[in-house]
Amino acid sequence: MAYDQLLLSNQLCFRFYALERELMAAYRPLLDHLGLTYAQYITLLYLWEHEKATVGELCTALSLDTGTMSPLLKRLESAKLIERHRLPSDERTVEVLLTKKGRALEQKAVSIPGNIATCLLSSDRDEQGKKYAELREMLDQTLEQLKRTRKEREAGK
Amino acid sequence: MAYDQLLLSNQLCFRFYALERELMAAYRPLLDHLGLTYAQYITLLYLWEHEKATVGELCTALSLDTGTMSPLLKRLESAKLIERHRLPSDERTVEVLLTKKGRALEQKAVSIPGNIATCLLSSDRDEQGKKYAELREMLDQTLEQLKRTRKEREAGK
DNA sequence: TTCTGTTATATTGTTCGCAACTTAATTGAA
DNA sequence: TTCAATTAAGTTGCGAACAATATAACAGAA
Repeated sequence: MAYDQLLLSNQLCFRFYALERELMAAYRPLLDHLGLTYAQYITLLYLWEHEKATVGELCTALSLDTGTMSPLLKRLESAKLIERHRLPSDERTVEVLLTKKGRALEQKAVSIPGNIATCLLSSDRDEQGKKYAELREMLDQTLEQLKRTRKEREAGK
Repeated sequence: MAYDQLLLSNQLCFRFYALERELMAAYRPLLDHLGLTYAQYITLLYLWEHEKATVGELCTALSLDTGTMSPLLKRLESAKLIERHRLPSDERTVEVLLTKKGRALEQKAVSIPGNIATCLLSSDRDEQGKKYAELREMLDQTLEQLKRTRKEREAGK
C-alpha cells in the first residue's frame, strides 16, 4: 500500500458518511417548511407514488426496519398525514393510507428535488446531466456490490 | 423534465442515504469485534493519527457538533480508551488523549479498511484502483459543492 | 383440532445527530 | 478595572436507526 489506510483523509467511507450528513443538512431547511424529517419525506414519496402500502412494503422499499418505521408512522399519523388500519383478510398486516392532508402535501414538496439538485451538482449547466448520470451509476454499482457482499457473508456465516 | 423527480427511484439523494446505511451495516460486525460504533471508530482514527486533540478539533475534523461529541467522548472515556482534561492555559478547552489501551486498539483495527474495501469495490481486481479514484473524486467534488451552496445560503439569509 | 413454527408489526433500550440552551472561562472595549 | 460579548464544552430533548425481544395472527403437520 502506498499510503496509510487508517488515515481519515484516505477513507472513502468517511466521505460517504460526511456527504450523507451534509446532504441531510441541505434538506433540513426545505423539509422544516413542511414539518417533515427526511425519513418521513421519503416515506411520503413512496405513498405519493403508490397511494397505499403495508408497513412491510415500506420497510423493504426504504431499507428500514420496523423499529424505525413503526414510530415514524405513528408520528405521521398524529400529524394527520396518514391513516393505519389492519387488513381484515390478515389481521397481522397493517395498511398505510394517505389522508387528504397527506395527499395535499405533495404539492408543497414538488420544488424540493430541483432545489436539492442545485445544491448537489456543479453550477455548470452543461456538466449537470453527465455528472448526474455518472454519479447515479457509481452509487448504484457500489450499493449493489455492498448488498452482494453482505448476503454472501450472511450465507457463509 | 423527462421523468418524475418525486419518484424515489429517480432520487440521487436516496441512493446516498441508502448507501450510507448499507456501508455502516458492513462496518458493524467488524467494529462490534472492537466494541466500537462507527462514530467512535473515526474519533479514534483521528487520535491514532494525531495522538491528542481538543474537543473542538475533533468536532471540526469529523463535522460533528458538541452535542454528539461530548457524550461520545464520555463513553470512550468510560471504556478507558481515552482521557480528558482541561488545559491549564485555557480552562474552557478540553484536551483528549489516548490511553495505553486506546493506543493498543489500533493494532486490532488495521484490518478493517481492507476488509471494507472488499465489500465496497468490485471483485475485478484491475478495476479497483480506477474505480476507487473516480468515486473519491466524485464524492469530494459533490461534498465541496454542497458545502459551497450551504455557505452561500447561510450568508444570503 | 391442536400444537409448532412462521410471519407482521410493535416495543424497549442504546447510540447517533442536531437544535437550542446552559455554564464557565476568556477577551476586549469603555 | 469592569462588564458586555465571545468562545469552548456540556446538557436537554427529539427523531432517527437498529438489535433484541414481545405480541398476536396465521399456516401447516400430526
